[in-house]
Amino acid sequence: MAAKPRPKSDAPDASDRVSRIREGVTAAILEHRLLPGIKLGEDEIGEIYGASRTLVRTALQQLAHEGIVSIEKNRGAFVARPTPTDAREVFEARRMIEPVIVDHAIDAVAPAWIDRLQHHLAEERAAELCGDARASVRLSGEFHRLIAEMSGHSIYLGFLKELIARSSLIILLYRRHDTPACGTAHHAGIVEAIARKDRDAARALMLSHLKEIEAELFLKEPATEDARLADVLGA
Amino acid sequence: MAAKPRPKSDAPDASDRVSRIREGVTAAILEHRLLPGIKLGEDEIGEIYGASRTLVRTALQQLAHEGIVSIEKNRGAFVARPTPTDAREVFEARRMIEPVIVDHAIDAVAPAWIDRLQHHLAEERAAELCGDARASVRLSGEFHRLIAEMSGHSIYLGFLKELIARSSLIILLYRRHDTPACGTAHHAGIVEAIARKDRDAARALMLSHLKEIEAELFLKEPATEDARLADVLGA
DNA sequence: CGGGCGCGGATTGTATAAAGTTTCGCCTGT
DNA sequence: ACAGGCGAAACTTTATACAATCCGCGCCCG
Repeated sequence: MAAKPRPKSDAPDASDRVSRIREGVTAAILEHRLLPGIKLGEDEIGEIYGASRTLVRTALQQLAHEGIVSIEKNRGAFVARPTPTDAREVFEARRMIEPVIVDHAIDAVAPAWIDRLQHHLAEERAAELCGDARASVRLSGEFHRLIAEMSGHSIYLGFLKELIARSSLIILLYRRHDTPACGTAHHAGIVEAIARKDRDAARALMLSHLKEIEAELFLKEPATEDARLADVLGA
Repeated sequence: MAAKPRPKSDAPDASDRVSRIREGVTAAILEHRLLPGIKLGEDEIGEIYGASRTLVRTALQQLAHEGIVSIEKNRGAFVARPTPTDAREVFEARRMIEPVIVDHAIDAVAPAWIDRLQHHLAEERAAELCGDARASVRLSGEFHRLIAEMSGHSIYLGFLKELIARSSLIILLYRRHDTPACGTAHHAGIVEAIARKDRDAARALMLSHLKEIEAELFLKEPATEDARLADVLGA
């Protein structure tokens, strides 16, 4: 009877339905299939996943806690719309935390991990070659998450998952028009530095990578005029 | 008008009942009135706060996401029992994030904030004088949260709230027996450095303060034998 | 003709009831 | 006497029903 796989805190593969809903919606947001401001009706999602509103509500609350869904009382759930201030805070936090994560990842370097990273890079290149923008965006985020998993720090991993999800929305909202998908080359360099166990180089590459992403953003106030009105009248 | 409390995501005063439940349970855990491992039955809590299980469940899920409550499938919710590994990760994260927070707090220094910090120090001293251990523990955590609020970074604030809550459990589980309540003097020094806008001193004091707290911990495997059994057999 | 006001539809928030699972106690068999 | 299994109780989980709230629209009044 001890041979039962115990789902200690939260199952990673998510055999239960609420996790499937959460991951489905998360993937849709990260792939830019759901745009900021879109209403996420409970019945709507529940019908898609064949679940009752109770489970949908649970998933939506978790996503709200992660910051990619905004729940307004008696109004419903919407895909979050990060402000430029949020964007600056998110990227500042990433610039702080990710070099540290890379440093820890080097402590855990092993052939299996390097293989996984290389495999991921191959996927990224394939998506970029096919011009699959959605897959590119998703894989770019997953690269950073992979390194956080490699570091073995569950706290950092949890924080970074939040930051990555928010970053995806931020990039969608504030990216300059013509920026090419630039990340893959940087990612390859970071993997190489990790494989060489070159701590200083890995940290520096990660930092410059993040700075470059942020530099591509144009952080003006939101284009929607209602938000400006709220800002003016809100005081 | 710059001090406008925006009811964006979660109301601070919590007019709704679920927040009241969440904050009540959080306070009980932070004050060491609820010990790790204690079962948090839904009926039980619901009866205390005069709310239905639906609301209690919502609050419990939020606390689980914050890491101070552990929900086991088909078993119920329990006060979390951080492992020594968790403890090390939490304090490492605090050593990383809190000096940065202090640095940002100095950017926002203003007489009103200094007053608030001084007032808080007075409360801490009063609690320490009265020998009120519970209030001391709670106020010690609130001091750090106050500085995070002062910094104005909502991301850092959210992360630190999680870390503080977990720290409270960790200190309860792993603190050496005879350690006196040492924090107040350190806190006063940090406030003074902030008031002087001495960035280097403030950062250094915060870092040494955290290191000292961590040094007082004895991070062996949990004392309770059932947990040791679970650890031995769980791998 | 424009603006305030009240009503209807829809959606969320809450509570309660049914269903599934685990755990504990008891009973029987050896 | 002890080990093992059966059964009932308690709990969580899930689903559904009810109540409260908000948005949009038409109507009446100025």
